[in-house]
Amino acid sequence: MPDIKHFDPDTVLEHVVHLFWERGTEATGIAEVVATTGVSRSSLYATFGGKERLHAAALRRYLERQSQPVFDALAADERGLPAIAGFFERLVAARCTGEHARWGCLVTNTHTGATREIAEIRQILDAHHTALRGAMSAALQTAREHGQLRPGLAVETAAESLALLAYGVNLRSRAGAQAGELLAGVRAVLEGFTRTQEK
Amino acid sequence: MPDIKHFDPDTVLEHVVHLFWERGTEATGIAEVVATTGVSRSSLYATFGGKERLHAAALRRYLERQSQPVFDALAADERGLPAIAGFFERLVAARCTGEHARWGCLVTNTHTGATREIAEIRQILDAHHTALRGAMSAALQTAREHGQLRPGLAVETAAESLALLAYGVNLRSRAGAQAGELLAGVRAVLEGFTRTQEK
DNA sequence: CCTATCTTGGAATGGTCGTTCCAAGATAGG
DNA sequence: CCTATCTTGGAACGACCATTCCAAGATAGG
Repeated sequence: MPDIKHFDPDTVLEHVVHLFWERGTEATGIAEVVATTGVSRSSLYATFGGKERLHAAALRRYLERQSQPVFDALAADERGLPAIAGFFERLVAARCTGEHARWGCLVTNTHTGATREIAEIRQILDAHHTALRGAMSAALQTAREHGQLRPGLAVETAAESLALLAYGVNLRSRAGAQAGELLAGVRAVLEGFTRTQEK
Repeated sequence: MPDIKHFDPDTVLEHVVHLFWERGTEATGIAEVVATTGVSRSSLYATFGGKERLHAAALRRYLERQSQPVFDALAADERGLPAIAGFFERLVAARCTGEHARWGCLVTNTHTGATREIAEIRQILDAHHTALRGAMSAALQTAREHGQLRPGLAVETAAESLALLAYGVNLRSRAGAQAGELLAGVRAVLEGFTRTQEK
C-alpha cells in the first residue's frame, strides 16, 4: 500500500561522499546536500537519520568502495615489496593529481574532526586502520616469503609503520605537499625494510 | 591620553591555544573564548581581528612555544639516532598520556580543516613542516657523522619520512591509538635507517 | 581635574546550522 | 477506484555562528 522512495539512496550517498571528502564534513551543510542531490530534507532525514548518521554512512561507503578494493589488491598482490611501493605510488598520485587532488582521505580527514568522539564513527576509523594495517601486513608477509625483507624486521610492527606513513601522506597532501617529496619519504622507509644485498 | 588594555593578550592567546587544540578550532565558538578568557568580544576583535586571524595567532604561538623548543632540542642533540628515538618516545607519551592526551597536535589537526586554504594559515603549516623536517635532518646528519646510519640513506628524504611518521602519530593518537603500537611502528622505521652491525 | 582617546561590556544583526513538522503527493494492495 | 501508508517539498523552528555597533568606562597627558 505505501509509497516507495523516489530516489536511490546509494546514489545520494555517492554525492555525499564527494561533498564530505572534498569540502570537509563539518564545513558541508545539509542545505548543500539537498542542493547537490536534489533530495529534500525530509527524505534525507527519513532515510539516513541526521548528519552524524549520514557522516557514518558516507564513511562506510568510502571505506567499502574507495579503500577496501585497494587494500584487497595489495593484500592479494604476490610481488611483495614492489606491491607496497606501487600502492604508495598510486596513493601519492591520487592525492596530488587528478580528480581528487588535494582532497586527502575522507577517513584520515575525519580523525581530527569533532565527530571522532562518536562511537559509531570511531569504530569506522578503527576498522579502516585495521584493514590498512592488515593489507600492509599481508604484503609484507609475502615479501618475507620472497626473501625481500631485512632479517629481524617484525612484519606486524612494520605494517603499523607503513599505515602511519600513509596517514602522513594523506594529511600533508591535503595541505599541498609535493608528490616528489612524499614519494621520496615513502621510498626511504621501504628501503629501510629491504634486505641489503650489495653487489 | 588613551586607555590601555585591561588584559594580557599573550595570556588570552594561551587560553585560545588550549581551546582550539583540545576541542578543535572549528568546533570552538567565540562565545567560548569569551567565557574562558573573561575578555569581551569587542576587545577580542580589536586585538586579534576575527576568528581566522585568531586561529593564525594561536597556531603561531603553538609552533613557537610547543613545537619549536622540541625541534631545537632535537636539532642540537649530539647523540644522533638516540635523540630521534627520544623525540618520538616523548611525542607518543605526550599524545597518549598526561595533560594533553588525545589532543593530537594543533598544527596537524589544522591540516584537515576548512581553514587550511587561507594563505596565512597555510604558511604556518608549511613553516611547521619545514621546521620539523629541518630538525630531523640535523639529527640525522649528526647520526651520519657518528656512523650510525645505513650507507646510502639520503638524510633529506629520511627526514621527510620521519616528519610524515610524526604526523601519522599525531593523527592516530587523537583517535585513540595505543602508545605501544605507535612506538613500535616508529622504531621499525628507525631500525631501517640504522647501520647494520650484527654481532 | 579635565578631556581626548582608546577600551570595554553587552545588546543587536544577519546569516546559517541541524532538525522538525505538516499538508500535499505518490503508491499499491484490496 | 478507493484508501491506508509511506514519501515528499518546503516552510518554520530554535539555537548558534561570527561580526558589528555604541554607549559607558577607564586612562593618562595637559
